[in-house]
Amino acid sequence: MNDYLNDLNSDQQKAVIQIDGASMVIAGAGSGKTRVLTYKIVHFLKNGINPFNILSLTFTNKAAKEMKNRIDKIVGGHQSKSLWMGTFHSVFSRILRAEADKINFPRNFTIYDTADSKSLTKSIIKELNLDKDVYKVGTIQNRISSLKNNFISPEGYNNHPELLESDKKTKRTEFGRIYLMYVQRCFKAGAMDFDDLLINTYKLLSDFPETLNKYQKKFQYILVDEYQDTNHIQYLIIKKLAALNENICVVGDDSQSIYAFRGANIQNILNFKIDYPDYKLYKLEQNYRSTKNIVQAANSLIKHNEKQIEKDVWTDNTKGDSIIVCETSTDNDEGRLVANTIKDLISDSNFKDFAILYRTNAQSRSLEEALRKLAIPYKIYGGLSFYQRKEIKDVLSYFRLTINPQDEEALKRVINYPSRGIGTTTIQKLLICANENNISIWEVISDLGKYKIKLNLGTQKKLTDFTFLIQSFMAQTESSDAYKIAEHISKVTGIFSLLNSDHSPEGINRFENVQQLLNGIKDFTENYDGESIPVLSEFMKDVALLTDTDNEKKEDYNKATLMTIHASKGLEFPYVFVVGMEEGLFPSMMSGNSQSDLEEERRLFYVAITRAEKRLFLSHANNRFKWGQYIDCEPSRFLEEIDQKFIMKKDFSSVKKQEIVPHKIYAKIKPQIKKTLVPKQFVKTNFAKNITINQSDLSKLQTGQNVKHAKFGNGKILQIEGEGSNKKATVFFSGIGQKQLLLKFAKLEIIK
DNA sequence: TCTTCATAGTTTTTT
DNA sequence: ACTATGAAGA
Repeated sequence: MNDYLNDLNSDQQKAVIQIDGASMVIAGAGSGKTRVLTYKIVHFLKNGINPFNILSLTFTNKAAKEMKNRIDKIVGGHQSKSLWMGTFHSVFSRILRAEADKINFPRNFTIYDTADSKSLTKSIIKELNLDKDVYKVGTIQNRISSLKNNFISPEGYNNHPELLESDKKTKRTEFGRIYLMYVQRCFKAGAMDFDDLLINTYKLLSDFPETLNKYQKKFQYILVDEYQDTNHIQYLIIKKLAALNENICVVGDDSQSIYAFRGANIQNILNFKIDYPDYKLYKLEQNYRSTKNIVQAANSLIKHNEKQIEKDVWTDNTKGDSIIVCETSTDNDEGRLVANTIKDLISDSNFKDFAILYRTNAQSRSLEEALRKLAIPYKIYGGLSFYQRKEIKDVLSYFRLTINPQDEEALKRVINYPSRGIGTTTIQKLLICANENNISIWEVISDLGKYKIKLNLGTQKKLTDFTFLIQSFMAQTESSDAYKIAEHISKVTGIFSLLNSDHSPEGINRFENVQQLLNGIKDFTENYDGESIPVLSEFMKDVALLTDTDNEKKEDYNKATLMTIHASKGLEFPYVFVVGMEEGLFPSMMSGNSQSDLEEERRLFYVAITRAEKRLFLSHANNRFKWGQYIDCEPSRFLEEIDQKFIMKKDFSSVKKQEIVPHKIYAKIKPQIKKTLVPKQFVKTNFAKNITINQSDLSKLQTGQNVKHAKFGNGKILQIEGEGSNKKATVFFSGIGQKQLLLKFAKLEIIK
């Protein structure tokens, strides 16, 4: 009956079988933390606990999805559907929508993403006529966010001498006003930013005892993953929810705490011991993921941190190869070294087995270029996610406005897109009027006559036309399904034809992105299993909370992964490259000199190392292109901190320091440089059969040739037209259809 | 009011 | 390198 327990070692079993009471699981990297959580829920279900009564908070939506799948597999059936499982933000937004009326928000409240918050902050600074060099948007935004995460309201701020004093010092005496306005404007717009989802949940549970009681009764068992990365508000909410039953299990690893910058608080681990004095502590110390070399190297690094919970991570796995530390001359060399190494190792592995991790998103460029040149398929996470692209946000803004017309950021975004002759001057007037009357812009334009604004008749007509347009959408949105209304909006607003008329490669891409969005909505509509019709607002509920990781495409399955170390948390790969191991980059120069910042950077490196199963490559360049110029770089201090007996150093920098070439003409460099860059140990010489086309080779492309495109796959050239750099090809891709490609952009390869 | 072109500022990590 | 902003022209 309990045979599923046989999948666990004895430490894991002990942690799993405790059902009632408080417990904390300190789980070293790769020790089966997710496994314990998954099996713990399985154990709950097998012991007759209703999935409805279990709340499980995870760090990403993807983790939640995978866990649900595994639970269903082990238990059978679809019990996981009734579990409350997801990120803090998504679970709480679900609660907030259900209880919205209590806190005076519309049920359809908008979730402002970072870009929306930024735009609003910017707008407020401008309206208050403040110097934008003193009141930098980013700084203000960060300060607002950190105050919110410490549960300090605008009033609280005004009564806080220290905070006022520190803003006096930086000459930002008006910060309090900005903060207050920001909060008021969000409220007026029926919008919550990411922090509000937490704050408002806490307020709801504090101000409405009967609501608190309802959820306390509901969530009889609470599980929290990645507990080391929860912040103060999250801690307070969990504490409240768990107060009735005190059945709470938190899982984490203090060595992997890497989100202090956004308020994560290691204090939460210490508080746990105080709040639940009878708690049980379980330690998982056996690592199943990595080789001995990797595990021990990671241990030797993290020893340099003073603050940490004592534990001894060990493994039964083989010793494995040494960790390779490579020195290259430039960042581009580094990229090529990584690409060449992958090419060499690929014969007995899959592309999906490789991950390239870096400290900052900006580092991806040189790597991408090198991978493309060797035809290594890759996917890249972070940077601009799908939902943050301009064309997507534009369309979504129409949807948002239809669902919640008070949404000011959405309105500002689309009131003149596509151009309908409503310019910045008009918008400024409307904004002033709205502020003076303490109403939203939507209320102003839907009753223009009531407010005396100096606008000429033409402009007034344009505004009422716009209002009618949105109203017509609103009238349909509750009765038609999401896809129908989404398609209708895209067409009627003219977005579809506008994007479709742009035939540049970028324009085509934008058009396709919007189509992809609509396809997603179509999927949602067709697979909806709720009782009523799948309305648009239902689709829009969580869109702001989705990230690229959450909706991986099938065709991306077997590709190398590029991501920041932060994004790699919880993942594992047989082969891991950590690039840019340089002072000022990693540890980041922003981490300053404070001990705690440096320790966080070190934990981040610890996370990076422990992603690797079989082999780990660390690299650093002596010269890196940054801020428009090449700058000298020193190897990271972290490289010295690893016990050197686990490391083998390779120096590629002596490859004669060629004059530095801008990357655009890089393609012309002959392959022998590549050869010298390949470590002899892994060389198998024969290079790719495919030839990448660079500018000078355009003439080699002919009608009838088979080619390969990074995104569209294999295809055949049907036609070539244009001259020189304007040369265009019509290519037929199987399964996709005909595409017009501007050859100077499309990285086509001839397939022999 | 819209479009285009030049210049300036910018880079840590994210739900 | 890349976007965002501002000035000038249409």
